[in-house]
Amino acid sequence: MNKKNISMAVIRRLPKYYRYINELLKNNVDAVSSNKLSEDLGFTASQIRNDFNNFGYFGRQGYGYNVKQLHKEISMILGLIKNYNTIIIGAGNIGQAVANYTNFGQLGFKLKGIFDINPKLTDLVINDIRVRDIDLVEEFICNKDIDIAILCVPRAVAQKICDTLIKGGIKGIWNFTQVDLITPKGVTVENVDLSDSLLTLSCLM
Amino acid sequence: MNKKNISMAVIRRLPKYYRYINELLKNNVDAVSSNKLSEDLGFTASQIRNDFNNFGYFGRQGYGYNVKQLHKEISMILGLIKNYNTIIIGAGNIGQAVANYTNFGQLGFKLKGIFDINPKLTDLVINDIRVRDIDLVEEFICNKDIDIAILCVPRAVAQKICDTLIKGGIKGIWNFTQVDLITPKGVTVENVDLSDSLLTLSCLM
DNA sequence: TAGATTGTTAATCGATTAACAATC
DNA sequence: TAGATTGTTAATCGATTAACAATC
Repeated sequence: MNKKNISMAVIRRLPKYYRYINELLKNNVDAVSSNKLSEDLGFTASQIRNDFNNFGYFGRQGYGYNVKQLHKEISMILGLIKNYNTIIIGAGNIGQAVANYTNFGQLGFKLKGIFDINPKLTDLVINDIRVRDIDLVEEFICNKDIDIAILCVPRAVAQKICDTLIKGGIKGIWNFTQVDLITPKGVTVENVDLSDSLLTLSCLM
Repeated sequence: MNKKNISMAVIRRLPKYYRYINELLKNNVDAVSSNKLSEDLGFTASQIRNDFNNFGYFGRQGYGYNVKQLHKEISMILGLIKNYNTIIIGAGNIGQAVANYTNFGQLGFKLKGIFDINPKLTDLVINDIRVRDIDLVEEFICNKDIDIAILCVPRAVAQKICDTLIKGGIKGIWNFTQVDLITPKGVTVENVDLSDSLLTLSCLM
């Protein structure tokens, strides 16, 4: 269970595994083979076995993988055994959409606050949370033990606000802006690049 | 300029090139070298030259790449030399966020309609477009020459609506649902998987 | 011309696949 | 035991990097 350095290629597949195993768990399935997983997920059975062996040995020959155990292992590697306190920065369209997305709460990402520069928005209530002034964010992160900031602000202010978040002690940034944020070690950034995705679509068409 | 089969790895880098070259163009920069690109984009110069050579020879030794030409070539490969007519299916949070995102229009993706099942929403106007009843979508795609549908509906109805869109003659689907859509050849699907991205973040933290 | 930088090939690295002995 | 399926190694495939002759 002492996980080796897991490659990015594997990490990008983990959420797919997770979602599928989750379904199996709900349906009270006991075990699943790499072959069955291969059929349903579209990765090769060989790759799946290799992936799983990256983070431990819990298959049984002639039986497959125990669903409960698999679920536990993958949850662990994905970091889903704990809850994360999150805040949204920017109460515009994307910020509001994310705020209203209930799915994330189920996965353990708990929305604790929403912040915006625009003083007109600071009385808005989204998903039971009142929008706060951005000036309060640094203290909030510190006091409320916030792990992840979801950054949905205009490009122009992205890096400046990012710096503030880091001063507050944020550990992860889910970045919906198109800016390549500069962050110190220990702060993880995951970019959601909608334009990139749309351009890929038109390229493939 | 007869482009070879461009690998997925290259395609995923194209939007980054595009965005950067776009900036250079705006700033009236004449030429750029693979070295300069390497510094600013973080890919190796070698990789950049290889990437560009995938789709034509337009560099000049001792000078670099002509920005205008580069922009034209990349636009062509990304399919940005034409406009795309798009519709949004599902006027919930994500649908509305995408509808209000002006960036896409600038890239040539023209929003022509918004559709929803919920009859209560069919009087809503988003970004100057009135939400229509989903029953009208098949005819709309056909009559208005719609290329791309942006799918923002609940999981449960995703495949069913996808089938309708295909009957209408849609060619590309930008899929915000978490469903692996089944589509015939000739219909391109690009998935935006927000949960996957969020899980990757917590995994890396 | 001299300097810069490409185009291109060969070397390296990493990820995927195939194969099969081990074993439940 | 016989059948199924893993764990694991070796082979293959593809992508990245290094190097340098060609040439603007």
